[in-house]
Amino acid sequence: MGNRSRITESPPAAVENALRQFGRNLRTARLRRRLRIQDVADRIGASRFTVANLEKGKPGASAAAYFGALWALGLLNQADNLADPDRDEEGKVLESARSPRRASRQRRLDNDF
Amino acid sequence: MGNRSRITESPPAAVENALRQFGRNLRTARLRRRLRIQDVADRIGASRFTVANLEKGKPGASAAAYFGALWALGLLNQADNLADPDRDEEGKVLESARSPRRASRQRRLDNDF
DNA sequence: TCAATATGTTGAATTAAATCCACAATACAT
DNA sequence: ATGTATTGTGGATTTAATTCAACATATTGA
Repeated sequence: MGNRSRITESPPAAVENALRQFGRNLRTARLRRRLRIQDVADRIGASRFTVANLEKGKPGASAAAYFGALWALGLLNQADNLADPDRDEEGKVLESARSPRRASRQRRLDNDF
Repeated sequence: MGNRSRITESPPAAVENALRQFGRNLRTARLRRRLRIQDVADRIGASRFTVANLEKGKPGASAAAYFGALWALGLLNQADNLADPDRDEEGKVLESARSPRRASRQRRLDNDF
């Protein structure tokens, strides 16, 4: 990559923890299925080092690698709900009658974070 | 990166679709909140180009970037269930009484994928 | 116990991910 | 309808993700 972005270089604790937990879960699921790191690596076409990094929750690993690991374990369906608009209750509330295709600065709710 | 892994270079259709849907959902959630791409970028410390790639479901983008976008939208909690062992019913069945810390080749259930 | 093997670790090399820039296109608000 | 702001796109640059090799460690199964 070029300049590593801050989110990848030093993610907020919440993101870091979520990734670590995700990695731990991938390892648990793999071991339950009696698969070696190398087996998962073969299935997704990656090296064992990369899969090992996924299980450590490495922030910089590609999303495709993480999702691929899920797929190799038969768990990809669990990704379907991520940010699912139907489940985004807060988003539904914020949404006005018409949903814009662009966000205009003037109308923005929180300008300053 | 060095040699791009197959999972990132040309993911299986299921993974590609999951990522595209994830990206679309991120965009929907952002627009509902009346945020610009640049706003999300600022929150996670990335460029607007990277966030745009996330919304396209780019496979090679870092997992931290995707999770960071979830975080910036207040949706990171949805990642908690990914590969959650408690919800892995198939894994529970496959697991024997003792859960090994390594996978041995002899005992593996499916050797050949 | 002991052999076999799965996993961890380190360092070096390669290449594409992320950034930036500049301009184009599009949607928005007035 | 017009001006403004958001978003899209392509190319050039930088650097870190990924791979590989070789060895160490740890765990398993017999």
